[in-house]
Amino acid sequence: MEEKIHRPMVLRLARYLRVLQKLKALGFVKVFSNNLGDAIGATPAVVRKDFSVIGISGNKRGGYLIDALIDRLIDVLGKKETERIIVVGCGRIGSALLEYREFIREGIRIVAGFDVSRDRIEPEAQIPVLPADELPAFVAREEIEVAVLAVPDQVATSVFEVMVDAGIRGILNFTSVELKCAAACDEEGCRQECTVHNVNIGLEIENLFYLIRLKRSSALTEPVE
Amino acid sequence: MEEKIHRPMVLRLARYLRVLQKLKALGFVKVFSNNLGDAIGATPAVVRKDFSVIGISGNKRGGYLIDALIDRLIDVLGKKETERIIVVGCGRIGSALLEYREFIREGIRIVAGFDVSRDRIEPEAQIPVLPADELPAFVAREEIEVAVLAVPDQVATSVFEVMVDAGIRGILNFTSVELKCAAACDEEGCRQECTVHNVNIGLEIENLFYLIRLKRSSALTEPVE
DNA sequence: TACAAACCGATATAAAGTTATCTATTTTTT
DNA sequence: AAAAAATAGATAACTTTATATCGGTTTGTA
Repeated sequence: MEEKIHRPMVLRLARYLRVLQKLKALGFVKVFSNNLGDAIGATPAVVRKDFSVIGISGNKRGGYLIDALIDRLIDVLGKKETERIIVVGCGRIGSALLEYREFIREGIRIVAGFDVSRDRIEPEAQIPVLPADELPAFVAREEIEVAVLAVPDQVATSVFEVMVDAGIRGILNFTSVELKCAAACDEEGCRQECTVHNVNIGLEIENLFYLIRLKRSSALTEPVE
Repeated sequence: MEEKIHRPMVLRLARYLRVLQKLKALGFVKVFSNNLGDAIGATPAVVRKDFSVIGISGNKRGGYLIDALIDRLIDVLGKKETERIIVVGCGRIGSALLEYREFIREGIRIVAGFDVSRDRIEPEAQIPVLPADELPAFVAREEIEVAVLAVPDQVATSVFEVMVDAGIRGILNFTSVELKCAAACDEEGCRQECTVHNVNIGLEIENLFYLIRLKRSSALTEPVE
């Protein structure tokens, strides 16, 4: 019973939760490890193991009860109330995120955007865009812990430092700058003040090309299995 | 000498390459495993191991030669010519990507966007936005292999199928729909036709919140180490 | 010239994560 | 009522990835 919840597993748990909520909306009551495995691209064994680690039992023949699963997952993932975030840098990507509707459905709410450029400031908008220098006060007052960083690369590190000083503890980094401690914070044991996750689009695309090439060349060597 | 290049390693190799190109631009000639480890958040030992696997030797006291490293990395990663991609779905996120300048510097070129909505079509733009039904012909003619998918969730699966049929072999998926085979294709041995990488922003943010909570609660139990 | 420090290289060890296998239980069917 | 089928649960083995250690070589310095 003393197994750890490791990072890939947490990601899977979040995925289970989503699928389960959709299934529930469709009127389903029970689900099998098989179904969930399909849905998120894992084997049934992984699903069962994950659930056993977080202390959920299914019925030997009847699968798992969706309601109970959802409750437990929400509990484990700590998703009681909506998660409030800010977007720092309201250029192309930043403003696209401001209008991203899916967040609401996922229990995430962008409470404000920040930018240095005068003509992007809109304090009265539904999601207000505020001057960058108001960020520290805002973060403190509203107790914001997580932010999306979508500024130009040149200013990424300096903005990063301001954010960390202001009290931001988690950042989703859309710049291609490797913010210090980024890699280390991918790991669980990281003691740094601020956890950074990188969304490195260029890197992902490169990687896709690499994998495709790899697959093609191995397809040549091993014709059909 | 017969060690494999595994997935996390490929990601690191791409990061090394970037850092090295920046260092070279700054006029550096040599670099230590130490420096590179710092830059991408890995230990020096990992860096040395990575290089030894791809067959690069440094000088016992003098570190590695940047030029040689860059050449070898480009070779291993297969990044000879610019990588041409398309963007499918030119809504908020899609059009933000169309204008994303960093791609060029990273050797990636968006050659076209595609959308169903009439008023987004701009065949004469610098990066043309074409009607979705022209996608298959375009992909075949231009031999496009990799695409970014940024359509609304509701149509994600159907568009996905069209793309795969058209010959797309790698997809960077910005929808929150788990496209079939998505998880399996994260792995190296995947034999599926199309490799999908998910950029799941909501999931990443959730995960950040989780890690922050985790860190806070473990900070309570283990005061200072 | 000799010694020490810096850094690479390789091997071995360990840790993490996934997959496979086997057993047990419940439901359904005959 | 009994047998078979389906599925959870647990454990063990295996694969992958990272770390740690030790030896060797070069360079710099006394």
